[in-house]
Amino acid sequence: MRQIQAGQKRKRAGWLPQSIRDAGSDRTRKPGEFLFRRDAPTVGLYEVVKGTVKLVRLDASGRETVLYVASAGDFIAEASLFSSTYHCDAIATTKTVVRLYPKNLLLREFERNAEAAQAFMAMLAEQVMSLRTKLEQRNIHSARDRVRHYLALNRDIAGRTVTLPGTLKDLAGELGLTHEALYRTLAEMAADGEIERPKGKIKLNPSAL
Amino acid sequence: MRQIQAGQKRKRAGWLPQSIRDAGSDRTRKPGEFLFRRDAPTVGLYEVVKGTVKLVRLDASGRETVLYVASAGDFIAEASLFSSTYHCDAIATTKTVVRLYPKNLLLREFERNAEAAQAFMAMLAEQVMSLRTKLEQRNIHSARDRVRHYLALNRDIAGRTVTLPGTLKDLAGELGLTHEALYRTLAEMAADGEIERPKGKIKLNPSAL
DNA sequence: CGAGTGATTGACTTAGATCAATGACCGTGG
DNA sequence: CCACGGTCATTGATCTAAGTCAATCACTCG
Repeated sequence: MRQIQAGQKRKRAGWLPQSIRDAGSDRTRKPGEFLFRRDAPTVGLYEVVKGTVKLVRLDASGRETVLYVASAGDFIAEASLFSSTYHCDAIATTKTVVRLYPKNLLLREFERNAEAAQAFMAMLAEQVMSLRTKLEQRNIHSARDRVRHYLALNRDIAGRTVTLPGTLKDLAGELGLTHEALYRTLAEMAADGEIERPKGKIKLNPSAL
Repeated sequence: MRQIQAGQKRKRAGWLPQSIRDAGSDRTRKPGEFLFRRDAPTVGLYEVVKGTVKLVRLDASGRETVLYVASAGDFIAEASLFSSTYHCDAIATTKTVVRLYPKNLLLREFERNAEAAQAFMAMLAEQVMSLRTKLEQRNIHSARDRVRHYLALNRDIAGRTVTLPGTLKDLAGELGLTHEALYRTLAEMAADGEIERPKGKIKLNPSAL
């Protein structure tokens, strides 16, 4: 549990100025309750503090299409800052705490504080990068290659060790695999000597070229 | 071919001020040539005008990990604006034309022109959204549901028709399916009456709830 | 007219999803 | 302090949808 927290904490960091961070206000939602609705006027940017929120779009017949499932540490509705209404619904799927950063406050800050603006841009740009990379990873069909891709991108400076951020189950989700598939793949890679698996880590074996 | 062009043109639009757009300079690269290298000082933001560029990271043993493959209309190295060096290599994979927007010019513009800064943020925020949605889509395992997800998100206002942006083959790539799988899935959906397929379009059949 | 590409369909194979069972571990409450 | 419920980790068996290989037809372009 602590490990997951740690992993999530590092998800996005302190890009917003303290003044704004302080201005955020927490809200609680029970499963099924809305954070905001499509076409409603935008009030600001949300950070998920605890729980999960799904962003969905409803079609005429009431069918919902999930755009994104946000969990602790994620920001949602960044784009709402530049739009007058929300373009999808946000619904809590668990007991959830979110923090709301008022839109006008943020925009005003960006206008007079170029540094804050840049920090925001940088954060977004990094997210774009990271998302593109994840998407790239999903183009890899073989489970083993997908794991390799992940390991290659997440090893430490020495390039030999990857520290697992949370449970393997979570990792499986992140990789778009079932946990069984991941367990098996790791077991095979270890059997082949491609990796070693000390507790909480994965060590890459250089011999596997 | 024109259809592909059209699809790509609309990928990202005119978020940057004319002054900057004019300041962009075109460069040509042959397959295998570098646009920039990791750890080299950042000079600016690139727009792929023609061809494709892969962003890769090399590990100690020379193995390359693909982070992203950019094609016409894509911007690359947005994050480089806020970093002093590139964090990966960019290599042309075909005969490629890119347009370079100098970093200092952009940053200066953002500093004095809050509107331009906001436009950039908005563009990034939209990209984040769109990428998240694509990633969400890749979590859907069934080809049919993946197609449904795509159709639901890309139908016109009336909600009954989706205009295909390019070839079905391209769409297959976008959906992370082989073209055969896509053809078959569409054929089945048509056979089941879930969709109709006039030339260049797909019509959703409301009866399929 | 022939080359190149997209669209389509068939046959076959397989990797990964699914269903299931088990052992290890952990925190909790009696 | 220990038994119990919950979750993670792991492995087995089975199934199936999607990938792979391959062939055909339609179109377009020079």
